[in-house]
Amino acid sequence: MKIATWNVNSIKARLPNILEWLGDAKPDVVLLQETKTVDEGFPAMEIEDLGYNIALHGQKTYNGVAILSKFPIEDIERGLPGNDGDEQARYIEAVIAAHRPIRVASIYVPMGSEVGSEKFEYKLNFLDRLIKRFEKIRESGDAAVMGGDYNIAPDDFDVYDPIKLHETVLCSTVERKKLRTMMNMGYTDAFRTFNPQGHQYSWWDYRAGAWNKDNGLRIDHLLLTPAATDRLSASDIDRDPRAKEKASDHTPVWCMIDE
DNA sequence: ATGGTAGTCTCACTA
Repeated sequence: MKIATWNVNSIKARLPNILEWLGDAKPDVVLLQETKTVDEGFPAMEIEDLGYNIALHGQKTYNGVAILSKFPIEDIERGLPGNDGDEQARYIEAVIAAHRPIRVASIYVPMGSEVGSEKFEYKLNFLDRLIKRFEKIRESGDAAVMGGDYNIAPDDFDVYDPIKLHETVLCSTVERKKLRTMMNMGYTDAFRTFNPQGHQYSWWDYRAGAWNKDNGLRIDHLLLTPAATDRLSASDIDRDPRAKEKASDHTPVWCMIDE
């Protein structure tokens, strides 16, 4: 089973690119972030026509996450527990009802603006809530793929210029420690397992010709519980969609899980 | 280069 994560930066603006990629890459499950629409505005029909079921957690203008699956989607949970007042649509979790069921989540971690800002504090609080959810899922023993835009580059070699970006947002020690806490719980970074060399990126800023200079960061991740890691056979970044016209600033990251 | 670009019921905000 091929499971991918992709921050599409607007499902409506990206629909032709997404439909083309679904046809080419043929993922079984897709975890989408930054759909930027209420659920009523999601172009469901075009995607369902390619054989996908859809679970949505959207909002107007900002954020928005979704799960696409060729298998039935069950036990859908919207929102990350721990803050009932949080209205930002950044988390959806469900069980993919394949022969051997697998839990998945589509996660859009707040970018955090600048280290020390109010938005950065919201990011750290979100990560604390995410850690609690990771603990629960790890303890359940479920096979789970927790995918999304984490807005954290795990190590200096996941960044095009670690000197320039030293202790800036996406790279700071305090953010990396939160990610490290998740890994230390027993989660595996699927991409890193098969690609130990570094300098492989999933996001390139629209500005300053970052894509053409390969000035990227690896901030989109698939983190797997031990039960899912036991079934992990491959993982890579698919750079093709980033090279297209009207591309998202992120490109898909995928992994293969034994069915 | 505190710049640059893209998306959104915008003329500002988020990323």
